[in-house]
Amino acid sequence: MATLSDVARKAVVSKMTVSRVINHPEQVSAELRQLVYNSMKELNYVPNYAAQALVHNRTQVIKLLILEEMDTTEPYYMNLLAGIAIELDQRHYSLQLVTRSSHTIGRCDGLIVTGMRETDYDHIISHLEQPVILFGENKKGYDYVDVDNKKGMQMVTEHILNHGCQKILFYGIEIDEPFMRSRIEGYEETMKMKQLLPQINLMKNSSHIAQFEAEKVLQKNHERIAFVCASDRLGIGVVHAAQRLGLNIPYDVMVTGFDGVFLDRIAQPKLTTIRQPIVEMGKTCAKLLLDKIDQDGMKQGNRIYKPELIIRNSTTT
Amino acid sequence: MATLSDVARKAVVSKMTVSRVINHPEQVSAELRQLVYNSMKELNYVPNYAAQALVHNRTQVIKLLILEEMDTTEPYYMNLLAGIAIELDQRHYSLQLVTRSSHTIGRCDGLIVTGMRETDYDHIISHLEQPVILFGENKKGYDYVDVDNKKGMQMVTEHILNHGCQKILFYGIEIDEPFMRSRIEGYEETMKMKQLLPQINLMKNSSHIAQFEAEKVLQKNHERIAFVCASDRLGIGVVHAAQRLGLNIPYDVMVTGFDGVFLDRIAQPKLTTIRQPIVEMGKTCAKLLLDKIDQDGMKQGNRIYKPELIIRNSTTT
DNA sequence: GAATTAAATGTAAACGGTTACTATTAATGA
DNA sequence: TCATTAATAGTAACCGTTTACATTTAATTC
Repeated sequence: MATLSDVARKAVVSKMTVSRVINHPEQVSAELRQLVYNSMKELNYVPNYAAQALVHNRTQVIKLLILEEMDTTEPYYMNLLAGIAIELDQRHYSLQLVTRSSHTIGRCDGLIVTGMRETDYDHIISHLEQPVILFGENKKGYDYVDVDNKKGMQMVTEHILNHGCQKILFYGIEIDEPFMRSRIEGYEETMKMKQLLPQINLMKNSSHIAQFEAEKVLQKNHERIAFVCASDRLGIGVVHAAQRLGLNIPYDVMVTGFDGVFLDRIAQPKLTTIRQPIVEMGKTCAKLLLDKIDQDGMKQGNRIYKPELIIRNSTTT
Repeated sequence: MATLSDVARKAVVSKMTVSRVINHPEQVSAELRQLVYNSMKELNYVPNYAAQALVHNRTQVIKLLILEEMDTTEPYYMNLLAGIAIELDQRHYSLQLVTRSSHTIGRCDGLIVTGMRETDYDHIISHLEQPVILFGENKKGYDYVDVDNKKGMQMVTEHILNHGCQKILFYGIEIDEPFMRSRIEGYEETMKMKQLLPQINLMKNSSHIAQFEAEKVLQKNHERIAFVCASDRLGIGVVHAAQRLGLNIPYDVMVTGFDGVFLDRIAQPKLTTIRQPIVEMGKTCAKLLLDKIDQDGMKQGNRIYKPELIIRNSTTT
């Protein structure tokens, strides 16, 4: 592999001139600049990032901290991982994955953190010295990338109301995190605005449990009913419940999900859902973080993505 | 962040002694060794990997090259990515993701390659100077990690035969890659051994297409029939076809998938499938690659994982 | 007890870049 | 015209670690 010195020797200039051509080309005369460019091309020069990292006291590594207890390999996180990895690659950074079970966090230039519990701020996040971007969380004082959860739930609840169903149940996940509170709010406010009674049920994020719960409800129910769910998993569980009881979706039962990551395309009937552009959001996360690193930790503000309502045949025909 | 020199100063020894305590502790007297350990602990010393990378002419980066055309964010690849990332982390390597759309491959210490077409060997892989491990492929002359695809298909075909169904169709993906050829072989040989006629259908890996194809078949069919599919996606398509035609699974129609990554748990009825332990295989990939790097590119041999037959209610009750 | 060898530590120079400073030349201005 | 400044190129030191070699001290040999 060719080095700066090799390029310099071939162009008969000093290393410094080559370095300048790369970093501040305007400071080099057109003549030498061209010589250096030719030399670089001939030798197929690629900078040694380890050497750069050394002088800049950087690691060129950013870490993705997934603090989720359960399944780290969920499509949700994997899409995020992919989005981040794609963006980092272009800027010569690389990625390390850290989970709750990893014992230390170690050296890196910055972190993207997701899947936190409330206590993690004090226990983990606040001790970090490096720049941090939160993903899918919103916490005052931090930079974060998130989707407008409240808006999403409003959209989906209104969509149901517009299709002539007034009895709407909310199925949510029993965790105390801002994203879930926002989803609940979005549903609740929309219902209250229409003078309707909100009915909120929280449970574990499992399609089995949702199915079990929904079956109990559906057995007693005799009017048209809708379930707006806070995840695609819960939505799929409700779909299964309706199918087992021989009810027609969407005529007897309407169902919606939330996330729009893959699963929803598989379920049959296909789930109306709120899509979060997670890969895109992952890229944004990485961009924000690298900019923050370049700007010495300066606050970057937040990016709130508009959710997208994907209407499919679990609510309409 | 404390450096070697800081540790040395505090312990009143030379940098070299500290370096030796870390790399060849047996060469240092017990007395000094303890001094150095104490000093390291007090200063919370963590080596600067960039500096090590520089002297060793390493990057501490390995790349995952996903050459798949279609959806790079498939759970299959994401599980692989997770497995690799977990293992790398422990050995202070980091990961970069490279797809076909990335323009260059760039510097790294080694690569894990997957999702190749036959022509990629000549066009891409053979030009690489770094150690390479193939994932989910088997090509002579390369080190690879794979699952025994043929065995898997044999297992699943025999499972169907043992449950009293003799009319078995194979639904595969129309790509010319070794893993698909092996799966076809596994089915074909098992059928021939029982004097049964193999019927092989290849199509795009889409649940819609499988559904469409299976509906055509099922409309004309009046005996008990089974579909062994080369992916969970295809399997799910067949399930949908049977459901649309009001046929009972598994009495009228038996269906099996292949991969066992997540999807299969969502479909209802749940799919009998062949599970590949992908996260585990990803870890193994990373281990093999790092060992290969440490051993200067020495051949590591292959790891063929036994597939696991997961029996669920798409074939039995 | 002088010579040889082994063990334990230290010194200096790399690795491939960048930063900070110096030196040269040309352009500008009073 | 001579001093000042701007533009351009070069030199040397440093980032944190390891490698290769040199030095010191202690142990062994004859």
